[in-house]
Amino acid sequence: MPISYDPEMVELKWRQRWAERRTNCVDIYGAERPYYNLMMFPYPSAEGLHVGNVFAFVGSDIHGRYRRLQGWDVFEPIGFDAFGIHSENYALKVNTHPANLIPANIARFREQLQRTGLMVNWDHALATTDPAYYKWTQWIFLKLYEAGHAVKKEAPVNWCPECKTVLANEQVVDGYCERHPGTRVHQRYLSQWFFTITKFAERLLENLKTLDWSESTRTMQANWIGRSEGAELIFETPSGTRIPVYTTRPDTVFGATYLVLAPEHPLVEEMTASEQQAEVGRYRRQAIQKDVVTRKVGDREKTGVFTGTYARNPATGEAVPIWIADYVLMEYGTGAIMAVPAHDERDYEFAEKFGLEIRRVVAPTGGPDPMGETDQVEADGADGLPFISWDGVLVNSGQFDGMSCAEAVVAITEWLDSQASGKSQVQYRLHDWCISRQRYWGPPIPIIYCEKCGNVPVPERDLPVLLPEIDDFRPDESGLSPLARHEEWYRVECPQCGDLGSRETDVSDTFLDSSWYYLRYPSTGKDDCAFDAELSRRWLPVDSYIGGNEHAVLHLMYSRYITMVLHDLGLLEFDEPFTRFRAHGTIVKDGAKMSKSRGNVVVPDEYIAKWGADTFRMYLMFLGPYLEGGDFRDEGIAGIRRFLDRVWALSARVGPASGAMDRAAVRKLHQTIKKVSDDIEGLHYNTAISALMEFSNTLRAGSSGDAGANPQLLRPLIIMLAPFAPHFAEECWERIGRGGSVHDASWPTFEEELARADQIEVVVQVNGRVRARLRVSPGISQEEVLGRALNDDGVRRFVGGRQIRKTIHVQDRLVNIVV
RNA sequence: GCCCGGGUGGUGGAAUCGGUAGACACAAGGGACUUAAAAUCCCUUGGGGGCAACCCCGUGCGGGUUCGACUCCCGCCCCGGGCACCA
Repeated sequence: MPISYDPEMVELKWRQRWAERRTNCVDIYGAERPYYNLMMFPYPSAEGLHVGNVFAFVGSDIHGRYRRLQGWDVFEPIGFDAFGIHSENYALKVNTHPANLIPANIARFREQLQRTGLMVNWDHALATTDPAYYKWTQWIFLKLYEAGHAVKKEAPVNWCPECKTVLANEQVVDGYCERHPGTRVHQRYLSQWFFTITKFAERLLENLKTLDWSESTRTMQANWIGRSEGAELIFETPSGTRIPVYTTRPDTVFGATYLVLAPEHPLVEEMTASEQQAEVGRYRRQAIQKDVVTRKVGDREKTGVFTGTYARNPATGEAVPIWIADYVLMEYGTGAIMAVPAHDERDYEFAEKFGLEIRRVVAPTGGPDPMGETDQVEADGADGLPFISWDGVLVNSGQFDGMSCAEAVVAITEWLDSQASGKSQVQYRLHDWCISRQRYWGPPIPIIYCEKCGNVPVPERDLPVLLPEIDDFRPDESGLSPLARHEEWYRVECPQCGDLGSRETDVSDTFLDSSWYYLRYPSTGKDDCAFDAELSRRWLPVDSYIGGNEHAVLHLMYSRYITMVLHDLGLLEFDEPFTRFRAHGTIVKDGAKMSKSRGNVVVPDEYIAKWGADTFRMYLMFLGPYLEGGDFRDEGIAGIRRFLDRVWALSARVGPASGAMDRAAVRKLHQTIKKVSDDIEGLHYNTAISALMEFSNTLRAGSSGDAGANPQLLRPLIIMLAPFAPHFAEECWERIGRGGSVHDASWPTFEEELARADQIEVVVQVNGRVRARLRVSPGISQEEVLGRALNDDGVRRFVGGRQIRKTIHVQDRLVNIVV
């Protein structure tokens, strides 16, 4: 009686052997065919590893293991993104210092990850909280600072009263804090460090085209960068002040009947007539203090006030009133717009409300008389305004009347350019990256302020600037980091003049930690550089990166930016870090996202304990397409376990190697090799697994009785199973008497000859409906198929004596007879 | 509002350069084995009709193109994600 499959025993055994034999450790210096397989390192939460993590990692691990079986030297590292607001908030909640919490969390994660059977090289694990790591995070800040890419500026920031810190725009969800969905975010003005990512907008956008990335991710990045083409036009006041506005519709300038400045616009004061000062001042204060919710997300009822002054429309020469309104944002374009109410929804709404002139300058094309005749539009009840479409011709626009909008954009821009009152202009929505955090749990920003010398970077030899272990790490209302309460820490000598200076007390954004971790992995342990030049040359850029699309814009954009800057500084040979990126899907339970409040969270440990890691891995990969995600159901997992039990049984009674091989089984084998290889390549793991199931079903059907499975068929099955169920495959490999590790075997080769069927089914349709199926040899000619089809009783019944009008023949697939 | 995905049996999901819809699995029902149960193995399983060979209907809804549409086009509905007064 063969022993039954006991996952716990098998997995424990191989975990130990792999560790002893260093099976998962690649030769970091000598690898000949290096392949860098990266997964997104987790934040080590107190709750432990989430199924979402397991799903992500296993999918990446399968890819790495598959590449290894193809003969690559695969480097598969992992680390811990342990700094940041998540850790800190949790520490505050349980009232324990994060430095005491993190090591335990990491230990737990490590244990869980090891049980999952990832091919991780633990020698290269890292944690962003390790001074040996953040020393180099600070070093990167210094590099950017030296290059002029780190600048300090006063800026309105999102302030969360609950977190008591500024938030990145990305951390604000619909005007509420992402951490505290019930807390409105307010505006505050603080002096902060920014990285000048906007300077790289064009390059970040342009490079996207060359990257082998998930389409959805590239689209999101492109939208985030938000490039638009238009013109900057100048409206001049009688006193000679030039007010630049940005517009994407310079063709409509003749319809610009008023001007709007953002409330924060620096020219507001100058533009305000004395009799309007009180009202403007009131509106301004109100708008500036208004929290982000009401301003950006509220009911959006248009508000604004007239400044009492006018500027000259550069096209018409007319004086147009200058208003201020909060629907114009200071942070985009020039912070001022020309309002064309006839051709912009927002301007239209505003003009209607305040009784401003609405002048049509574009008529829809296709009307009976496109030259100013608007009956066509008025026919449907309204006057057709605002008319937003580009599909029109100019009217009321002087010498430009009759031009199409597209033509007019060019012509009018050139015309205004020749009068020095306009030029074409490209705009981006991307903002500079604010990296300052008024928090405790992060790497201190390595700057010292000196009365005499100004901002002085900490000399490299003094890195890292250690984060002191203070007890009162709780942020307060001051808006300053808790470090600002520790004079003994921030009081230091100025490295330049030796006078008493003070350290920057803000720490840096977690996204900075994670923007370069993949550069560090090959070089962990090196204390004389962030990343070793030779190792970087061998391993980077990353060959495959798989992760969630929730990081599509932030982490992935910042990583690209940092890489680009380091490249330009001559520190890296490449300027894009991730050659190939794939976004995996999300896994849901009972059709809903897993969350504690719903009580539908799947804890991986329980399932691994009950079913084993291999079954759990395979089930996660089987429940839906990897790139789309799927629904986790407890009932489904049994099917995978049954499958493994059957393969186990097959490998228990191996037949003689010399035994004759069933031709059909060999054919199925080669079809399976093809299918599984292609599917793994495209990350279609669910269908790869079903192909393996089909093949094992074939094998079982063919090995009934005592004959046993032919090892020449079984061996490739076990190899193909190895990426999915690494411990299980290893044990089967040993059971069928193979030496070494299955993970050092070679992926089976597909032979087309052997995969080809000698009998295939051709469908016979009459008028597009299936009426018969014929078994024929491949390559059969049209005449022969047709002849046989017309002899078929079923077909004859439907053709009857009728005239055949046409036949359609698809080689080896079908023939359609049209009567 | 705009930009991406996606809607297929009782369930998870297969199949899209237009060519056999429902692979694989779950659940369910029946049978074998067993003193019995579990496990295992075998069979059935989209809906409807027929004794049967077979026939009709069927991929969110409504049109269209085609010999032929889950697949392409037009117009909608619903679900998930992203962006959102960006001029």
